[in-house]
Amino acid sequence: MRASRYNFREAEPRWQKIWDEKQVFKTRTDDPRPKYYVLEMFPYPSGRIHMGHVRNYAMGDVVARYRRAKGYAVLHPMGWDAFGMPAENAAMEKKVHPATWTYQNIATMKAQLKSMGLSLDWSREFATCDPDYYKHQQRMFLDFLKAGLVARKTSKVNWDPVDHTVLANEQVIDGRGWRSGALVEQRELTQWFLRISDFSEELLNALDGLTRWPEKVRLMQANWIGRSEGLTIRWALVPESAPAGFDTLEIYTTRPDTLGGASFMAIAADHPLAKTAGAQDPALQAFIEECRRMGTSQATLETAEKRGYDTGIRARHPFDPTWELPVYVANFILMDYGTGAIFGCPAHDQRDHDFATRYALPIKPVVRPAEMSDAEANAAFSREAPPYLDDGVVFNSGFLDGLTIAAAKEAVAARLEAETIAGAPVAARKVNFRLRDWGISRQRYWGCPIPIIHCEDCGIVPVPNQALPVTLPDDVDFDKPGNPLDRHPTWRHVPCPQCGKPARRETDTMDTFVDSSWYFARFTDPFNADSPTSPAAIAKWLPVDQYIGGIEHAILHLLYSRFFTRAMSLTGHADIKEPFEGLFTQGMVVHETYRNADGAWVSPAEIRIETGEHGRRAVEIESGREAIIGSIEKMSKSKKNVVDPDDIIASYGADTARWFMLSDSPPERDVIWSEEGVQGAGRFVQKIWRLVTEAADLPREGSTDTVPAVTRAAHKAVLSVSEDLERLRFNRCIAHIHDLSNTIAAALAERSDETGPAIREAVRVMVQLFAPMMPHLAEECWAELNEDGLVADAAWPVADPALVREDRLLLPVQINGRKRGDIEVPAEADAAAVEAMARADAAIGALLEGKPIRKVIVVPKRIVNIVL
RNA sequence: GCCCCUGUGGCGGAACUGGUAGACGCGACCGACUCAAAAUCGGUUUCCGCAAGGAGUGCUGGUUCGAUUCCGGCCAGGGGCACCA
Repeated sequence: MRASRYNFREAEPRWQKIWDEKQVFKTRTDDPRPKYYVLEMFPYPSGRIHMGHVRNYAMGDVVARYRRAKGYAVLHPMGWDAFGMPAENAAMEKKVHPATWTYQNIATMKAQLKSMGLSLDWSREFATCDPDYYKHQQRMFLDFLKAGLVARKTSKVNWDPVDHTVLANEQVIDGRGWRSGALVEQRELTQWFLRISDFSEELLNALDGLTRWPEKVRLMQANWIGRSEGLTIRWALVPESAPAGFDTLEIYTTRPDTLGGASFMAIAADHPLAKTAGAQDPALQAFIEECRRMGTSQATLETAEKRGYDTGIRARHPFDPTWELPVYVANFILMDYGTGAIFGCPAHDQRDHDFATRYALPIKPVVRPAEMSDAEANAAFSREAPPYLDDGVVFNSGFLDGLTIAAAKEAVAARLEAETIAGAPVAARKVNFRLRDWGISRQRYWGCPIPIIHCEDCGIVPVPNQALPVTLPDDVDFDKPGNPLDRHPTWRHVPCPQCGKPARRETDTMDTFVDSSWYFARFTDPFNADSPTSPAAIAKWLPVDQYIGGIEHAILHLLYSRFFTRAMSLTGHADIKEPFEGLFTQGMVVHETYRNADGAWVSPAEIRIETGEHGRRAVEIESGREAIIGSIEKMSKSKKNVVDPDDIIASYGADTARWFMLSDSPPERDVIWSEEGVQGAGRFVQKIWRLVTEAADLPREGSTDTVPAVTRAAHKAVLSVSEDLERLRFNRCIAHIHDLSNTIAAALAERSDETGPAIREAVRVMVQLFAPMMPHLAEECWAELNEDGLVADAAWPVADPALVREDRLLLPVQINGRKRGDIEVPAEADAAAVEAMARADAAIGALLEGKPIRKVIVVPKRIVNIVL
């Protein structure tokens, strides 16, 4: 018997060094084997890696190592999403330059990732804040500009009137700036946009082709793009009620069938009609100002109480010019969507209903369930009843009565298209999208500069190619809020590239989503200094075969990347449409929360868990007082329920941490980090080591007449582990490996001269099966078993179908759907034979005694159900 | 508010396309080894019941020979909502 415990502290760094020296994970573009590109969403260098990273990168690494073993040329790179607000916050709070802070964090986190033993090609590493990266981004921006993919228009931002700075949504707390506490205002700024909305239809339709994406992500994106078919309708305004120049009001609706139930009109606070009317009505102006103080986030707008102001303007109903409706300015109408104006039908829309209730406006039902009569529907109606939103039949609506919703929509469209008002058709059919253009301007320092120069004479002038990159100045101060680029004494002053006159640089930088919209393409050839991408590398590696990241990126990052890839194709930087062929969204890492007797949050490291007859209790180690075990939540600094990967790797090793991360929960779901769970994983590592050291003494060669059970178990495990790895069901892989290890342990306990070689072989297979998850332990075991080379270079085992097949099956027998017994049948028995065997079974026969059998259902290889 | 997801023993979860609910692990309990402990090994562990048996996959109703799986309603928890990344 050898040294009985596996020493990960010594082994893990040793194997990492060997992989490194032999450049095992370095990828060559001229590798002739079929390619496989596996990518995990690159991290923001926030300071230290967290358990979410460990989970994400452990998963990606399993896929990468598995594909390598299956004979693919694998590309598995890593980099840093390095621009962003936290660096500027750190600069303000800690007086450290954003670049210094960022690169220090990268160094720390890179060391942490290395200690995990990931099979990454580090030679391709870059950070998006490297000028060598963002210079290509600036060039592509200019190419997009030339190709008509960029627009300049106004949009609203959160403005802090005290700090004189633009705030991100997360910096607005309860309508106030997070530092100044001042009430936030909406402000209009002229900004740069990428014209993603030109691709709405294309991005929506192409979702159908993304068959290896989670259905829910495709659904979320489809809803986000939000295609709707509707009608724009122009309503005549009662002339004496409306300001001069406003004869009509154009609205957009997807429910023209409910026109008969119209109760009011509502327009956005920044609708031209509202602005004009507000100029003449101080109370209205005050209401508009109030709407403007609500912040710009959708959630804020829609959860706010529905409020409005009656402008006194009246609109004439398109069906009946004597029917006049009030025009309100309402806080829940968005100028960005449709025409910024709607008609309200409270009986069939929740928001309209809320609004009508608050302002005592008419509510008239015009759609009823098909099975009701008009009279019944009218009798059943009340103002207090919730709006009816389902399909049905139109009533109370004159010429539309009796039509289905679809037919009524068509009838309204046909009628109003044919009528005219002020020399144009009253209505027009319109396909509308919710998706808006992508505003990329940020009034911040730590981002990629937008390579534009504003000249009074020449207007907007692109920075010439040879002058790229436009780099950020180093000498900036963060003593004051706002964009340091604006305040910089010299940086913004440049001669116009066209006329040479003094001009000024664009001081906005790009949204960091731009940085992450093409990094996967850059990884295919990060060595190209002249262009963003190289055609050969793009052709070889893209699309990404398996992309893995958090579900929180389901919409924005992924949609922007899909758009950006198309834009790159149009400008000759890529030759594909979809960047990510396979997508997997993993769940979060969550942990129990603890509070001490004073109600303060306490971290798990300061807690000892005791289990006794009263269940689990937590004790604060320092004070010895009992702590309260709170709910399980996403790990966050504020609730102190964080576990530091460094601590875990130091006390248990990288393999144990990786194994536990993958073991319990399905990867798409949240995983609860628990001390007991990690300890269990640690015990398993030692168990494997014991099995391997014992098996290493067994002979390799031998002969037997029969196939030992352990051999069958190993082959079955190869089959099931491979299948589950293909589908990223890591928790099931681990269960299968546990099973195999149990079978091997039993076989070892009863080993004979005959079974020795079979056990040794099964152990070798088991080592290969867990190698993608616990690579260091696997190498150590591989060497202990005296196998050739590295397990990282070994080919994946292949299952022998003959050894996996079962010739007899245990079949459950039900009576009336309840299991009453089992019968053992030959695997190939036909239905009649199985039925006969079920009836012949003693236990079943007794229960059937004297009762008539109505029906017998035999599902081959599954079940027998006898119905009495 | 809108969109999307999730809900199974004491706990994490398994159950392929509607076919034995609880694989595998954690915890707990009992036993072996030990002077003792740790480690390790063996056994038990959904609930009620001595048993026969019955109940059971958030709640509720439906479809089916058969529902964790499909459909309707409800409840609870989570993700996203365009300047957090």
